[in-house]
Amino acid sequence: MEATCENTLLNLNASPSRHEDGVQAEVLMMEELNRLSSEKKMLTEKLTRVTESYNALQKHFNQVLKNTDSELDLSTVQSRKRKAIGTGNCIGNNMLNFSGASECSTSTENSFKRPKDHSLSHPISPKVSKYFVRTHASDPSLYVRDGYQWRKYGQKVTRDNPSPRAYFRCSFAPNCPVKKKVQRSAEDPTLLVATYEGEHNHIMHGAQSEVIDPIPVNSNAGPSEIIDQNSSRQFLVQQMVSSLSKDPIFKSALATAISGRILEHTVP
DNA sequence: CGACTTTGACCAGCGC
DNA sequence: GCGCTGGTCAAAGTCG
Repeated sequence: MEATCENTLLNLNASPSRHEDGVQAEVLMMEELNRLSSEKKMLTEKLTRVTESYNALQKHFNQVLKNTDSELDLSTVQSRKRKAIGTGNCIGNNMLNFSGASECSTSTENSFKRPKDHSLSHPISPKVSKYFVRTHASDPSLYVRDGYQWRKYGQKVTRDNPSPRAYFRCSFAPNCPVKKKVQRSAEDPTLLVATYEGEHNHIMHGAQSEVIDPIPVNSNAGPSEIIDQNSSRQFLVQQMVSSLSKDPIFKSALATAISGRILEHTVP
């Protein structure tokens, strides 16, 4: 794709005004238009293939989530003992290569205690997601801008980490059950570990400009499969949009495709 | 004045 | 049962 895009740009820069013969220039223009048109088709096909593979990945991802869920159910029955594993273990052992982040042991952060606030609690264990966010070492704040509005309701120093853990509730909607815990990594102080519990029961609007790119680490399947599928789809779409929007090759190809489309409609 | 943050107290689960 | 620990509450303080 790269070579194609470069060729496109080079050829577009070649001005037909160099040809004194107007007919020849017209022919060249037509050839260029035809070439752009076929290139647009090719890009469309590629986009279709990307979409198909995305759907296949999505399917596979949901399958993995399903399997993880059934494993979690078994382990929950076997033992309800409190896990002594800190967040740092996850970073040290499981930092793999999913956009620079990784999946983590599924049961580690799933062992939240039953919430005291019964109005906010669920009869089922809520979905737990974990994100790593890189910050400046000099920045002591525990705020992760993720597009939602959070209200801090507590802060605690935990045993396995000298830096305090902050507790947030979503204040975007009055009855949103989502909670967030943010703590600096014990091993890497520039890394904020944000743990999300539950699902937003509202749509996010007007705050997208605030969104940064948190690095997902774990996305456990909760018992409610519909919710999980939606959220995982949302997450995958966000990942795809994020990576595509950062890709200059994709931008160039998109510009070419759009210009081809415009020409297709303007040229009789 | 309302929304939000801070922070000490309180509560409940878990291990011994 | 007791102590430790994580999570939550709620009053006081802060800010726009």
